[in-house]
Amino acid sequence: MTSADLQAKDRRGGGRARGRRSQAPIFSWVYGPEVAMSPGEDGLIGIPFPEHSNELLSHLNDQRRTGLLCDLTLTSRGQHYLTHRSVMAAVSVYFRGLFAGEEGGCEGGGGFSVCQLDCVAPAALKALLEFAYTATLTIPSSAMRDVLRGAQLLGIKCVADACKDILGETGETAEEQRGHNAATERTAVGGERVAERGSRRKMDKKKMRKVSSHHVDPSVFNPPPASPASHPPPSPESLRSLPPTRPPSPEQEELRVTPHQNGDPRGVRKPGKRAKLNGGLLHWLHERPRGAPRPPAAPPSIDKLSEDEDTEGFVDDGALMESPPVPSAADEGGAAASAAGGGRKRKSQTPQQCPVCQKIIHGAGKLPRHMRTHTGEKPFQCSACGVRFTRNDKLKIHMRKHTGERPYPCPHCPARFLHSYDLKNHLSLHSGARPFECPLCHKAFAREDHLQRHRKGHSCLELRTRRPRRGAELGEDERGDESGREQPDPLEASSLQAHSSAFFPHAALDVGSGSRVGPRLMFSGDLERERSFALQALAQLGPHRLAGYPELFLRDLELRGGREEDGEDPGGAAQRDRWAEEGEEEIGVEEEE
DNA sequence: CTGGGGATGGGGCCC
DNA sequence: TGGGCCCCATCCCCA
Repeated sequence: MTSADLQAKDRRGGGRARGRRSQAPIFSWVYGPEVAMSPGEDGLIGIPFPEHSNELLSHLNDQRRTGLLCDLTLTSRGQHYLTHRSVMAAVSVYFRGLFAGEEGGCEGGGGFSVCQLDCVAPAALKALLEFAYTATLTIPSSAMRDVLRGAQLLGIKCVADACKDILGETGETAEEQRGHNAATERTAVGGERVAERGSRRKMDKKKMRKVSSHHVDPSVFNPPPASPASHPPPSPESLRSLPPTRPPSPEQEELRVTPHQNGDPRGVRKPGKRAKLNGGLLHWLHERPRGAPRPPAAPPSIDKLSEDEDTEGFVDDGALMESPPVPSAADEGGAAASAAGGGRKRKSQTPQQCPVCQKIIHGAGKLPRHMRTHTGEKPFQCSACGVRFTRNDKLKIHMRKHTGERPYPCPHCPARFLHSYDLKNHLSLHSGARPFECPLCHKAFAREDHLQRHRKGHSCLELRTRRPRRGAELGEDERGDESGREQPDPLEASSLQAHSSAFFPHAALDVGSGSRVGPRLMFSGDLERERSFALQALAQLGPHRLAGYPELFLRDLELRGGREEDGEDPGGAAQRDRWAEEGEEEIGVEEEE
């Protein structure tokens, strides 16, 4: 699901938990044993604090204004600006390298320092500082170029990109081209200068993860040499050399996250805004020069995750933004790798990236269709009732209501349906099959979405915090209860299992994909190792992921929902595979080895 | 809270 | 490359 969905759903006035989660700048969470669980058990409770990030930034800004705890002074042409080294290191590649170098790359400290930045205009420096603390860049348009230059010098890429967008620079100058080679970092474009974007639901989860789940590794960049307390202004050349001069590896690309975003997925949305501001997303795409240089193909060793990431356009965000929707080299590399490895089938259609939501749209000709979800354009109008649709095929289906055509008759009853999937749902009623069972209360449903809805209720969700029986956490799975239903307390066991596996979706899947031995407990073998691994995985989860923990929990519940127990797969292997993919991607840790 | 119908958007396949 | 058609997942709405 994408922000397109978010917008579309918002237009419909709907609301979705995932979307709400996505739009919230959620930063904090609480690791659970101390919170709600007794130590040594399955106490992993994620408690999101959506306002934390905003408050944190606000407080930091207050401190900056009052000079509290400021340990860095930036000067420019006689102007002095107090700030915090940590903040500047977080927002600026230059400062990050600077401080990392002088501190030996590890511990903090370093004392108070003054950094002279005469190469950055005072107004621009002030604006950049404001940006660092407010995520909003407020500048007069006349100062745009100064800010652009300052952002480039300091390695605040999202601001630089946003300024370039605003200035309408379709391409980089020759000088910039030299500095930013084809592999110039484009992970997140846009910055925060424009007003806060409207809430977007169901953002591209993969993209969000990629943006937020990685911390910038200073080693990725070539940090400028450490310097004493008074730092010389960074030379443009040295700063331009910050990006690697060789094409970055996918891993490096992933690490090239705009520092300030720090997990806030909003950052990646800006290019779309820009595109919108420029009026006409498609036009925006088309005005891009064709054949823009692309990064070399990703190493064929990239795993499925990497391939997905490439395909999803994260690595190539910028490239796609800067170039027409041509197949990215990474895509092709991924496809080639996939083909070579006998893996996933190569997509028959060229993926294109939506400049608004960054989502990769698979299938030639599908991007215009997708774009209408952003523009709200509904060019297909019902001649009978005037209702408009974004898609012709939807209009055709709609027309069935007027013609009375119901092309999907139930073979068992007189019922006929407009949609094939309605018939599918209906047929499950005839069969009486209720393959979707709640693992907590064991209530069965004929439809998966009904099960999902059921689980979103409180009745089952609240059970997740129940403590498992002593011994259930370690021994049950070794006891090898093959039936899976004969466990002493299936409720608790499944709760524990689901709970723990929320952090190990793929591990949970492995259980199912391997030997179907019924529910197993996550922390069965090496509890500490598993727990440690969970923490590592969580550390790689972005704030939004943490915030999304309840849904992870729920989703994993669904994964397990009684399916593995009886050996059938009513939800379909595809669904499980999809979840498996998401699980792997969400965790971002390869556990197979 | 659940059952059922309908709506919406994305992906695959094909022309 | 664009578009039609279909399927799917997911959501919303209503009874």
